[in-house]
Amino acid sequence: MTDYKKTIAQNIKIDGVSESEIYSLVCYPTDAAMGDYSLPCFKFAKVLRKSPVQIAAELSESFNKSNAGLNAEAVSGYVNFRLDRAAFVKETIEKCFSRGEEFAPAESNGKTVCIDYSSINIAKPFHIGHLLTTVIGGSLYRIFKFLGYNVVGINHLGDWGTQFGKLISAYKRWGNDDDIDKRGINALLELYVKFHEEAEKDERLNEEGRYWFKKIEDGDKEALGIFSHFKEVTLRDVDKIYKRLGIEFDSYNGESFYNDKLADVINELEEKGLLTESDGAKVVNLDEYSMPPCLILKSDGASLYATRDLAAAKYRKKTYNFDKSLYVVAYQQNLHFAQVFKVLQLMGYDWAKDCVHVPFGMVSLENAGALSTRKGNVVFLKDVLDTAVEKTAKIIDEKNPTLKDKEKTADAVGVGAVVFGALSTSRIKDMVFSYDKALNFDGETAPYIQYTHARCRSILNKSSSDFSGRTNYEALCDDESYAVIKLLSRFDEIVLSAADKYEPSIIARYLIDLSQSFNKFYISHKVVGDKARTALTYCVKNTLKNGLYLILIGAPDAM
RNA sequence: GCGCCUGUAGCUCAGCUGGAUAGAGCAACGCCCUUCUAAGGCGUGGGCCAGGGGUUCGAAUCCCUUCAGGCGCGCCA
Repeated sequence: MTDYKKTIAQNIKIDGVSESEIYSLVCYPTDAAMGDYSLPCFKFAKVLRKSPVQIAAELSESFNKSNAGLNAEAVSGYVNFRLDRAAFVKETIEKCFSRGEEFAPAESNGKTVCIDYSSINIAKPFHIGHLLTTVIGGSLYRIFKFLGYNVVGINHLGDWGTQFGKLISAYKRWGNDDDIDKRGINALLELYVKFHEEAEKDERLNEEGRYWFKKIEDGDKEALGIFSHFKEVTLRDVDKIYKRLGIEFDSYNGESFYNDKLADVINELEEKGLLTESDGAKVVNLDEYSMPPCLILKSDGASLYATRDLAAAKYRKKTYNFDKSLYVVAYQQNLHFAQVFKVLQLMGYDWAKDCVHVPFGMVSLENAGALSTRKGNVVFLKDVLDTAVEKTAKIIDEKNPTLKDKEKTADAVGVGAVVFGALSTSRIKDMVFSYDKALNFDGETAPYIQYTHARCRSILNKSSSDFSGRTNYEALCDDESYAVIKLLSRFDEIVLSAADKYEPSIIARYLIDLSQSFNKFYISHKVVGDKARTALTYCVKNTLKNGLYLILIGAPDAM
């Protein structure tokens, strides 16, 4: 696509103002009726010692003599620019055609990005508290792939800690393999809960838990065997959720994976003179950077969270040689990551600057507040998805009982609504989960976008398939059509911005805007029988489908 | 106490590298299916952009400050 801001900047000459300054001042008018681009002239008033109104008038006059392909008009201190609509329509439609119908990532840019997301705990069911990290990470995964990156999705499993000793202890006492095979995580969770109940009455249980965890630490065959079985059971269960959400990973190396890599990190910190002793623990002092010290070793010599993350960061750099390493983890851990990245920098790793914490807000329940598995204060994602799909199936039965692929469609729409709810607002906002909101299918929702997509599809089914040839694009120069064209032309820039800010919601907002814009066009123009409008509909359909893909949402052909 | 984040319509949010009259959706009310999917479209009402200072030709946007809420601040992860 032509960069028209650049065209404008190149053809506006003001003494004492550089082209790049002008370029950065060019903006989009608030009201499309005023034009496609705008240049406010107030800043130039001082340099030129003239009124902005006069400057705008002079600039637009000289600009129009330059034959730059845009028309300039001075309006109260602004120069408003209008594109040649037909030319811009042609350019945009052709660009959309070249992008093709199916999702196609850009050619490899040779860069690698690691994304750490979802990072579930063993033996804990997947609840809505895991939804944000999972879908934000999963969406970034697709976005970076689309932009030509080599992407490494990492599920940094929570598979280390005394709780797993307790779980084994519970399993040895009350466990039943058939039951675990049949009911998966739920059976494990029950064992864990029962252990805590019993441990209240009998302190010896905790001791037994520690004993089994020690066995895991020492690499005891039986303990590891049981534990790796728990891992399998957990992943098998959680995989069902990942499949429904379209989430994938390239690595499941979690906390336990780094056990044998911690000593190196500690030695290195020691050698580099970063480790100091404090109240019996070993820490890296960060006073100079106005942060509390980063704890590396407990007074009993055991490693900590930060130790593992240092080892993991080094391992990822060594293994994948990333250009960027993202951590999609809730904002509670802002300080933790700031400390870890600072320590990496102090260790002399210049790639510490490529490590980025991508924080997101807290999820709580409407009437119950913070989530807690142990208190039973949870909503399982499976239940949410099932409920959403059921509701969708009912709506389909009402509105479109003869629909083919009812189940698949209900699935895409129901799951899509839930995912969209998590991805449509800025990551940093806290989220209060309620079934009412999650199951809302009207207005700014995934079903709205999906519906618009299906509507496009339906129109295309009724149209001649020959719309790609020579077309008279004049038919798309009216305001409603042109508004759609303008949005279509911005797709690439939107995806880039979403990647740049690690913010899938930018794509979600865009798809809403595009859908609204198309629906307005649809209401006021008959498409079938008109080549140019059919072409536009085809472009919108593809863009919606590709955009939805980037935020993990399916696009059924009919609904 | 210190640090970070958030505060925009009754509710959920866009807009935040300063630009024209602050935009959507939900909820409420009133319209539009004898043209292609009404899970749609149109209209009405609804705002001291948390408060106060400042910088600027111009501030929801930048700076200072107050208030409210959330999160974090040493042996959990």
